[in-house]
Amino acid sequence: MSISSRFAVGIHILTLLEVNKDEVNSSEFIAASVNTNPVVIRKIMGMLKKAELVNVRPGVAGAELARKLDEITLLDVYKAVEAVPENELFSVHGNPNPQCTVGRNIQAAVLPIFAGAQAVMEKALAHVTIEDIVQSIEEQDKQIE
Amino acid sequence: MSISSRFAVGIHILTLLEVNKDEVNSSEFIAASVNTNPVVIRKIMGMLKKAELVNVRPGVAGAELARKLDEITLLDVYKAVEAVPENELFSVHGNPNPQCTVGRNIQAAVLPIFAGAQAVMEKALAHVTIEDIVQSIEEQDKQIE
DNA sequence: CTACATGTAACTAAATTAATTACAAGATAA
DNA sequence: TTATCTTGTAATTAATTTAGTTACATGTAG
Repeated sequence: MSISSRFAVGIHILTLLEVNKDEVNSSEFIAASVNTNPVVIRKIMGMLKKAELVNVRPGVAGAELARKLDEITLLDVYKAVEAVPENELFSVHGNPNPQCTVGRNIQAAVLPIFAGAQAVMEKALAHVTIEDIVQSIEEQDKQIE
Repeated sequence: MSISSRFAVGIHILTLLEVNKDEVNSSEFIAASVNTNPVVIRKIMGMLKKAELVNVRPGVAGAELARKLDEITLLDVYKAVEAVPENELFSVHGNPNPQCTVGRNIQAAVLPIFAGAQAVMEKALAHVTIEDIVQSIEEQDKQIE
């Protein structure tokens, strides 16, 4: 299956908090930009808050980034919103037959390869920050007219 | 969500076809090694066949590899079993608000990054062949005793 | 023809996702 | 304090996917 769109929405939210930092970023306002329900935003925001990427307070309208733009990587967001369960990008079938050569060794053979593939993917995400996204978006928007 | 375990099972199957190549590899036999239902194996086998990785014939017991060991990469298997839908590892929320700077640019900003992360992951899989897995398994099995 | 294997359709239970309703609890201004 | 708005969160829903299972049609070989 695909990685949850919570990841893309999380990036959207953080980017919006910066681009729209002079206004009040309520969950309703953000939901209008993402085009979803405010509760969905609040749920994701809760995860971003738990990861200390944003500041939100109960009862107080609006949220802010909790770190500098260039200190939030896409990997931070990816982990924060649990884009993938228990850090396992690949799933492996359980209980292969231990009486079979392949069965009793397949997991040990495959796990390090999966871990490696996951690692290079995560490293790619770690090299991009919200600042990069903000720049990219402002650059693109100029050219739209 | 995690990538379907069909991927790990597909690797298991192909490896078993090699390690057990002197015997008849029926779906029932393979299912016993994977520890699942023979129909699950036949379904995955159908996908591997469509990708021309194995030879199977209706009514005839047993399957064989359709290529040399070192000409089947894990990426081939990954694609064959559709470990991920429509080649999209990451999903992106649809219809963000075009009246918002972030809304109308977020997809264009995020897609190339997602594509890059997916590409490096797939490249890691492309560097490993079934031959590597077979070797790794036989190596490990010696040390079990 | 018989016996057995593959190919497939159909159904199931479980898990996850995203959306939604409803409401409790916190904060602020009048 | 009260009224109002917001966040936090529980509960429900429909849709999708997964892995497993039953049932059976089709193909092959002896």
